[in-house]
Amino acid sequence: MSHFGRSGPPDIRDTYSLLVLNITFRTTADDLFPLFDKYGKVVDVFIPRDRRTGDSRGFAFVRYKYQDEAQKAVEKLDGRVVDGREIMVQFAKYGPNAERIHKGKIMEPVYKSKGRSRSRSPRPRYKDDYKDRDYRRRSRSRSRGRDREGRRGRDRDYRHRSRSRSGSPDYHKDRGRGRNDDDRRSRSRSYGSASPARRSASPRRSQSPRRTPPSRGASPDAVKQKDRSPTSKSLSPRGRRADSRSRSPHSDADD
DNA sequence: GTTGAGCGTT
Repeated sequence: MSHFGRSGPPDIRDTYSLLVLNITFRTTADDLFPLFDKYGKVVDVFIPRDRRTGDSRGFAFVRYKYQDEAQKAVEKLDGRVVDGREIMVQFAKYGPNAERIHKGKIMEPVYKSKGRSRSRSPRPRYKDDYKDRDYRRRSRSRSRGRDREGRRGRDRDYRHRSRSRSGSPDYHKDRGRGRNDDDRRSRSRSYGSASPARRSASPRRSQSPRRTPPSRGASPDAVKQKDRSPTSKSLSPRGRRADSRSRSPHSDADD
């Protein structure tokens, strides 16, 4: 009962996946199991964790055996305070394989009765791609990215508002945050009677940006290499010494 | 030691 997620997916043939969000970083599958198992038969509980640190990501997946039970758990456990944090329970919208699922029910592609095990699409690479696309974004969820966007304080409000079961299912959160940025910026540039003085205030700026010219013989390649090889120190130190030698062999020892 | 939008693994 404590080996959830350690033995891989047991059987998701007829199970309904529930997504539990807003859980504490200390909450484990074992903690959620008894909580969700009380409302139905939980076949598996999995909490994705970071590959680097191994810490929980703040959400978990609970698989129920029946949809009615899952729905019940969603309505009962949704908004429940766990470990001092209000969790959000809802049906998973995406499957483990990025497959579409309905009401948490994984809609597996119909297998052709032909043959026994079709090699589907044998890819040369397994999951090298992984989910870096999301991992990178969540990497800095400390309090920087949200500080700027979540600063409006509306994200939290809309969440609570969305709790209305009979709310508007058709209404979907507009993630066009980038668009907002554009709109806001557009407003800023109200030329015409804005401030002509400003335009002539720094006409030179266009010509000399803050960019530091790579002069002094600093070629872009050098910069690139420096950035690309942070562990250059690992390379043969001798090679570098040879370079120093041509400049001042004696100084090397001194320095 | 911190954090907080979101969708998953042996």
